[in-house]
Amino acid sequence: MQQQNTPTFGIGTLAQRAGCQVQTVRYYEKIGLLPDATRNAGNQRRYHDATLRRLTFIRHARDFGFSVEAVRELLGMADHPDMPCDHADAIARRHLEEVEARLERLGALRDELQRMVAQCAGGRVDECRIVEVLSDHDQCLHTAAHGGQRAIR
Amino acid sequence: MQQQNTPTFGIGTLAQRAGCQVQTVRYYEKIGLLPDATRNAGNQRRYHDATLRRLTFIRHARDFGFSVEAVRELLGMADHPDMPCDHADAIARRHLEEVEARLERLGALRDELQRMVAQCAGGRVDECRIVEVLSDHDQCLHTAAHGGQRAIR
DNA sequence: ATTGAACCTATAGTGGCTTTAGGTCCTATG
DNA sequence: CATAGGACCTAAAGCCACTATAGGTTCAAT
Repeated sequence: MQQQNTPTFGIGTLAQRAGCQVQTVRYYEKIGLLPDATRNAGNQRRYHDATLRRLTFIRHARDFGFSVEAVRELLGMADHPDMPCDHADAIARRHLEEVEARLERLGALRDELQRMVAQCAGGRVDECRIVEVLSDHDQCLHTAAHGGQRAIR
Repeated sequence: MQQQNTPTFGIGTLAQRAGCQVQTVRYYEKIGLLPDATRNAGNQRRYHDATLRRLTFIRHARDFGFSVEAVRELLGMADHPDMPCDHADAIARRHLEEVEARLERLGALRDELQRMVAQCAGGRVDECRIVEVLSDHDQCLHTAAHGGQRAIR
């Protein structure tokens, strides 16, 4: 290991270089995405570039919308370059499918909202199309599976 | 009030008719979206149709993706039919804008994921396009505003 | 009288952080 | 060398909108 020789830096610098917050770094350490940092004499965390690369990987994966658990698996794979990448592929494909499903529901929601907003004439509440649609039993969204899982994401 | 004369029913029936869970009803009561229910001799909640209508309104608004706070405002307006509906309109328009913004980011994310997945040849991890994209500093998403708010929704 | 479903309250857990409170350490200046 | 103030430390609570769990009470049918 030549890590002993590389320059080290504090958590603030690390966070800034990775484009995230200091508390987030500590959080990732706590949940085990980042290894327990070495400390200086005053108990402050010291990092080298290897950790910056790992944190950058994490942030990229999170930017792509992968869950922390998926990131954990992807990191595990990145740590073993000689293994086959089927599983990374499967994780990415599944995530893509989820994103596509969300896109579809969100698109339908946009259409409904557009219709709703377009029909509001701007008068009194009791003539308001928005309040009316929300009140009406039979004006259900086809996107909303009643009794299934809720919340469009 | 003819509420004294209308038949009443329990929380299970209410939840079932509104298509939500019993705990959710109690939660809405606790946060003040639903009024404190009247109780029978054995301390169990008794409801009439007015509450069912209110709960249905809430569930519809939530299905449309309005936040609980937005629902609270919309309910307040629905309670005053003689007031102008500008504010309901504004809330709906703003929500529509947010949905459109999310759609855009999610669409860009789908494109990136599709590219990523398409380029994975299925070999070893160190040749894997997925791991590579996540590792690479310069392969940033244009959708991800580093330093801004995170998480694509 | 008994059974079992439906109800009750209070509390904790979800995800992925962010915020707060109350302290300690480091570094630059006087 | 003292001091100021910024960066760092931990632990715990807060966010959203519920959902789940534990441990008890009430209701309706037999």
